[in-house]
Amino acid sequence: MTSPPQAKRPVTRADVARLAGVSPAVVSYVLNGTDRPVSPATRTRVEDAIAALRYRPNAIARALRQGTTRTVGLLIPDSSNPLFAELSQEIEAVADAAGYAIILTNARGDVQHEAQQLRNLVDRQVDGLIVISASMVDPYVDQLQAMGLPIVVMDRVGPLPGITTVGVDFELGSSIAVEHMLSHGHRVVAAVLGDDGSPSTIARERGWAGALQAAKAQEGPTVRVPFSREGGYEAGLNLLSRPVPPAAVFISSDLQAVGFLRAAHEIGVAVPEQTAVISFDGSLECQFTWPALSVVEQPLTELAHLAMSALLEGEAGTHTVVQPRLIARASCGCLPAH
Amino acid sequence: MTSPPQAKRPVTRADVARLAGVSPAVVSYVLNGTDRPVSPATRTRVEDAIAALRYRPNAIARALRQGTTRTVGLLIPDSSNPLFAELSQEIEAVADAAGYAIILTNARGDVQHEAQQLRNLVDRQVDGLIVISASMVDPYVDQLQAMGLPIVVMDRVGPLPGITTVGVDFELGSSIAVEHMLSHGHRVVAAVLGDDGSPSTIARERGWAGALQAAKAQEGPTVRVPFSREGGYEAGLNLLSRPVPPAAVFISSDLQAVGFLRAAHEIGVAVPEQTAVISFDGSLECQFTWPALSVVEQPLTELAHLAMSALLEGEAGTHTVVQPRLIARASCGCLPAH
DNA sequence: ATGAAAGCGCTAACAT
DNA sequence: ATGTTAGCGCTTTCAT
Repeated sequence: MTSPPQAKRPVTRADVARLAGVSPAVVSYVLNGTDRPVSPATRTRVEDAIAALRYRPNAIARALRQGTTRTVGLLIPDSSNPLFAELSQEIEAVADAAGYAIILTNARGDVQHEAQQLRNLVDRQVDGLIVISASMVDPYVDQLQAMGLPIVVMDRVGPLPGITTVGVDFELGSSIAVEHMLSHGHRVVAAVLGDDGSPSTIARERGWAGALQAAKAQEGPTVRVPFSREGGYEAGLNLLSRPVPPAAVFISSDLQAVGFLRAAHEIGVAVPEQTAVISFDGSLECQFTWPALSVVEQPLTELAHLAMSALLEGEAGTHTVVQPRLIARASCGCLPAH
Repeated sequence: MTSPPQAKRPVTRADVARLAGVSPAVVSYVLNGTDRPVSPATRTRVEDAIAALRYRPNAIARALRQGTTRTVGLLIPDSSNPLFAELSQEIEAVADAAGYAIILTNARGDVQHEAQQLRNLVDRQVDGLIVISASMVDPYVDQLQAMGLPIVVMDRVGPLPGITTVGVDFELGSSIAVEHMLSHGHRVVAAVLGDDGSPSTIARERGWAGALQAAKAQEGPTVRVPFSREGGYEAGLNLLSRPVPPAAVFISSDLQAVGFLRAAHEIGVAVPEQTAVISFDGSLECQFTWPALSVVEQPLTELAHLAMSALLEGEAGTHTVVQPRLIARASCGCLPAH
């Protein structure tokens, strides 16, 4: 009688040790290749046993023992926002290269839920937290800080005292956009801004206003709408259905710009001929709008690298700011639409 | 002399037990509220101690003990594809509601890397795997199956023998799209298809051809390009720069349709007047294209629910197929663009 | 160069 | 109703 079709008990370090005829410790020595001396002969025996049994170390047990999961928690407002989806992809790639896995959660624009998710990630013993565009109002965050859990906040310019941030210079980026408009000869630039009153919205507004002021140009009308295609559409309807639509508009985000373009098409305002547009972000979607959007691009790969290294090696409380760059396409009037 | 500023050793179940004056086991009883009887008095003492110490159970230790991490691995081709980003968001929401966290990885279109990531997830002791649009060529998958780890494959119609799949009926969806074109009076429908020869591409082609045949209508030209905006753009250039552009085109995916529309604008072909278009997927992006895309929509929320329940409760090897539905907007000629 | 043993934080079977 | 204890699979002193 043969044994029953072998219960699928996972193979452990002990099984390997038994087959190789060594103690469990030696298996660890071989696997973790620290400077522990192992004779070539036993090393081979262990390696053969590992291969024969298809042994794979249990990361959970290792995590419990070592006190590190090689996992980082990533909290995002909304994966369906292409900017965040693209950024999280970059972060995942960088983390993976460093041997870290990503536990991903969505805040869903709900502060309660955000706090809940944060707690959940910490309970799961993540080694660090990357939090994008968070409200961070939860006092729990302070507590995390105090516990020494590394946290990096992105897409949010300071000043969160004591909290590490990595992000783009929104003010500079916005002024670059406006200056480019001015170089096209515009003397008045309108703005579509976020309606959240967040620091990054304020920074963008300041960049827009500052660039105009520096050039002694004039502030056009502003409209504040949510960071969404719908918001941008609404803003477009608002601005473009006026008796004389603005000749140049700075738009705070790609998503809003996409909605704005739709409004322009509906109303029959030609972009860039009647209204020139530059937006902020530079997600993939805006390369294929009609006309293609000129953008101030957030360097997502660079941001992802900086965030991970700030998380893993950085000193808490630093604020890393990277410079966005202009990508001129058709919507500002640089390229012929065709 | 006071003790130094308190090393941040995390508080454990033992600390709680000590403070509450009970044994560590009782703390577990209180927390895990199984039908274990605990006197109201001690329960309160324990709860107070938990609150006072801000104790949170270590999920890793619990996982090691219980043999379940309440974690599912999600392998996606590419988070920057809006369809996958939106689907992963839905999956995350459903998983979260069920108390599961998602470990997210990207396959990056690389079979080697895909296999690597899969192994990584398994090493991390995920309770199940949701794999989207995978090549699944790796023999390791069979092994996983054999080990009894639940796996659900999405965005891929059968027949992966023995593997659970959840997906949309691509053939039906495609025929719905074509039938709708026919209802607009078209008698010839062209097709933009994927170039990967995958089962889902074949199914879409069959749906397109089948609907035409059933109506005794005629197959227009087909062009096979990658599932990307660039691919669709190329397809658009190809089809629309012909002496007589096709009057109706079925496009395999939103991403391709977005590229196709850009080609139409560049060439100056009016959609839907000169060329009507319907695409497959129904991601958010295509509501704001110009004109708005008519689509056959994948019900992502439903798919996410089905995938999770197939994973957690389902019997292996089942094939769940859901019906997509038509959302007629402007690009097919249903709605005025304006 | 290898082994024995302690213990990471938790749960659950088994006392009492 | 509560306590004791034996692990889960692993790493890492400390012995030998």
